[in-house]
Amino acid sequence: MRSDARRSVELVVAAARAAIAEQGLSVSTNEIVKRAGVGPATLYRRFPSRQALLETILLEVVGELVAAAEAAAESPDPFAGFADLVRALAAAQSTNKGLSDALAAESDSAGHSDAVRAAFAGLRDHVRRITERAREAGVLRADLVWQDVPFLAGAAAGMSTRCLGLGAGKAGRERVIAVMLDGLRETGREPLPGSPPS
Amino acid sequence: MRSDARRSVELVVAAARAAIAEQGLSVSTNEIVKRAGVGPATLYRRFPSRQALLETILLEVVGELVAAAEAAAESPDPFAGFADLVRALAAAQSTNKGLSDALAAESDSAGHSDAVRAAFAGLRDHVRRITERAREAGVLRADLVWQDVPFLAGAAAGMSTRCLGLGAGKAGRERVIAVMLDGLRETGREPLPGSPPS
DNA sequence: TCGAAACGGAGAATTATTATCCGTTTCAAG
DNA sequence: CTTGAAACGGATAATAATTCTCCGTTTCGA
Repeated sequence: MRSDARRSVELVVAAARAAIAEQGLSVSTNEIVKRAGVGPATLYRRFPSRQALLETILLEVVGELVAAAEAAAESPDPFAGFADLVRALAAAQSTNKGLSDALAAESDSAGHSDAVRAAFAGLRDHVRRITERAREAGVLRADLVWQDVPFLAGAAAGMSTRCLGLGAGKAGRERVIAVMLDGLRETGREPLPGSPPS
Repeated sequence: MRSDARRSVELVVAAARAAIAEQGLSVSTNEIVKRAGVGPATLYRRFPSRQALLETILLEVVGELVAAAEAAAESPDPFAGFADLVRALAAAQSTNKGLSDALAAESDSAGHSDAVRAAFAGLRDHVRRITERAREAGVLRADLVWQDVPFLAGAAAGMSTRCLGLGAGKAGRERVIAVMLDGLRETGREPLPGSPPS
């Protein structure tokens, strides 16, 4: 592969990643090639379609999230590991609109490739394992089910931009996560509505 | 006004409201008239532009939210009133994507009319008053600022659809809100990061 | 030096969207 | 019932956006 070709594909991938993070999965190829400073033909010479490029980026991003989840699973303190997982999920989604789009999309439709679906399944497994470890250690309220966790994290992430004319940044997100984690610690309270399978 | 004209405008408004709730503010006029079962000309005979119709709907929806906030402000129990406010904000946003879009839009840009901006300002005032009343009554953790509240509610709302291939509905939203409210009650804990103005 | 590979920009092809024109139908007053 | 105006719906103009391709030119590296 020629050196300029290698450089071009790197420019395109980096630009696509930044553009997807800012604008979401619906970003146009025009926007990507403009940011990369290349022509449209250069993109299509390396990627058969817009969708193929998107999946390349998505696999990269989800892979990093899976790695963060693996690190959280190995934390010696079960609650700290759980908190790390929630923070990682929230941070990744709030800094990457494309990832947020992908996680919100229904896994069956939305045309995700098998590889992306497999990466999501792996992430789901980590969430389940980390949550159940914390619950079994008695540091997490027992009436929380692991399926609630992606939503808690997604919720904390969804609010980093704007709401009602107010702005919350990274600091605001951390405050919301702190409130949530306070509410999630096992300290003996009223059970949640729709109680656990016991 | 002729009877068929009155009926038409009602059909259009109802269809627009439903379509905006489901698809957000970017819904097309085609979708609206298709749902209403009228021709495009009927829409444009009553509303000078797509934007004018959107603002009519938005004022209606925000007005209902303001009414709910007023009811919460009059609750005898300051914490119950606060909880009602959070639940109303979350429910409204989770059942109406258009409202969610509008609240997330920056108030200065986004081309909201003066009337819509005024309605938002009123809603903000209610949030501030209800939050400060609960805090001064000592039932809400003192390190929470009122500006955090729309984000907490928006966060709880943002997660009612899908995440990581999992689905959470109304029940899931209520669980998340319950966790948050548990974390928000004043019971003497570690202060939040980025502590209050004191 | 030179052939092949890569490049960028113009643009084809398609799709979507807002808004309007116009022939036809429906309302309701006399 | 008659009749004129008001309202209607569908076709469609006008515009914009998007994905992807063709082709003449430039750049790499043996």
